[in-house]
Amino acid sequence: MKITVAIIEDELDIKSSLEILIKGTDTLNLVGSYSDGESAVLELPKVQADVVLTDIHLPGISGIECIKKLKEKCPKTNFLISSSFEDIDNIFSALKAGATGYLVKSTSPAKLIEGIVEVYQGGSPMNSHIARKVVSSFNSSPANAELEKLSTREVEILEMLSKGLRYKEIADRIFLSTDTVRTHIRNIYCKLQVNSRTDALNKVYKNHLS
Amino acid sequence: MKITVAIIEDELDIKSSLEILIKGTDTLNLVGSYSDGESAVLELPKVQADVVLTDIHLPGISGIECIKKLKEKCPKTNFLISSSFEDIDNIFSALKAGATGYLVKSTSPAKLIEGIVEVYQGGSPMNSHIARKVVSSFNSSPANAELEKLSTREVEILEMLSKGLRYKEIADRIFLSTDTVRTHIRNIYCKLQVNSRTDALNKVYKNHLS
DNA sequence: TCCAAAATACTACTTTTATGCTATTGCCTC
DNA sequence: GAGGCAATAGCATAAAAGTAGTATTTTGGA
Repeated sequence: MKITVAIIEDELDIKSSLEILIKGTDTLNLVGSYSDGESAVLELPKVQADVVLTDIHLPGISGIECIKKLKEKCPKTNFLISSSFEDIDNIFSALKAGATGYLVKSTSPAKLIEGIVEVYQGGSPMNSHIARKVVSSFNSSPANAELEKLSTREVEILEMLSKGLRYKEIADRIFLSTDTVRTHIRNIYCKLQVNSRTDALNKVYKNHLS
Repeated sequence: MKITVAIIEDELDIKSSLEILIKGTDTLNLVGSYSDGESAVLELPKVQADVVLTDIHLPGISGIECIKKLKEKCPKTNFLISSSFEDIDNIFSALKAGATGYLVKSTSPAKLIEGIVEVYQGGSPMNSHIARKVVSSFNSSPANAELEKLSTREVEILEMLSKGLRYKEIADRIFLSTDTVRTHIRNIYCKLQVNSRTDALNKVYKNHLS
């Protein structure tokens, strides 16, 4: 059984070379080809391709928006990004939206085919540079740099703040007066240069899902 | 210049085959070999290896603890996990601790060497199965289930809440009255069954860094 | 031993949030 | 065209959070 593939690509010359490449590959079956997100969103649910290869920058809605919209209607489809850029924001947004692989446009035709097969087989094709960025997001330590400014007690309290506990609840848990908790929090905010719980948490618990 | 490598591995037969493998590879230079975390933590800062290959399950402190302790003292070292298991918790803990690659024990010697070189060159070696798990963590959608309860406007406002904006600021941005924003937020809290901003965010933006 | 930072605690006040209740408009569906 | 939901908006009140200033005790390091 061939892997059914669809592409979304607005640059027509790239689009046609992709078409030729996929059509010319035995194991793949091109079942759709769109030059904008809107038509892809309309047509792809009927097609239910195994793999959709999409550009990020499209004329109307972006490839990322496109994936978001299609994810529900095509739960079995693997979305693969093909982008000119390796910037971290695009990568994360794409993965968050539901893409499972991220190829750069300069990828060779052979590697591209390999990527399509790999994503179909449950992998996550991406070059090592991108993989490192993804992995680094797990221990992104600008956050740690902020945390180091705080004392042990302050970190402890900040953790409780992150759980949504109120001052009184925090005070009860660590057997302090509410006023002391208040003081600690004031100092935390001062050190982090913020002035609300949410800002403090955003500053320290930087994460790629925000 | 050879890549300097150290290993931490408690099973002696595996340890010695790794030693032989690395010593027998031209491009690699074995500069340390330890059978427990404690001695590795003591010795490795002196060695400053380019790559450290470590088991997760060690007699005393775990490989993960080991990485945490070493990260500060060996900022340039790339830590590579070699584990028998592919379970998601181990993978995430390892990456959070500062590992940049994750190999399974069944990896062939050739692939292992490749992994060492790859991590040294800025990549993140891991098999496609593991890569998919890592990528999936970005769009882990228990959160989405919560988000689907909310209307478009509510999601929009929730996003602004997550940025730490105040009611007034939100109102100004989307040209509504503060009272309307207030109403929307009340409805959001009701639908999510929470009663504070932080709780709402924790419920929706579940993430692996928390 | 003395200093600095951390941890504790209080008073007083302002701003922001959260909750409860109500109401109008528009849109979609049955 | 009746009912429901989304979006809009208001009023009132209570609770929580944030700001400001001050002060004592403990503790770890120079």
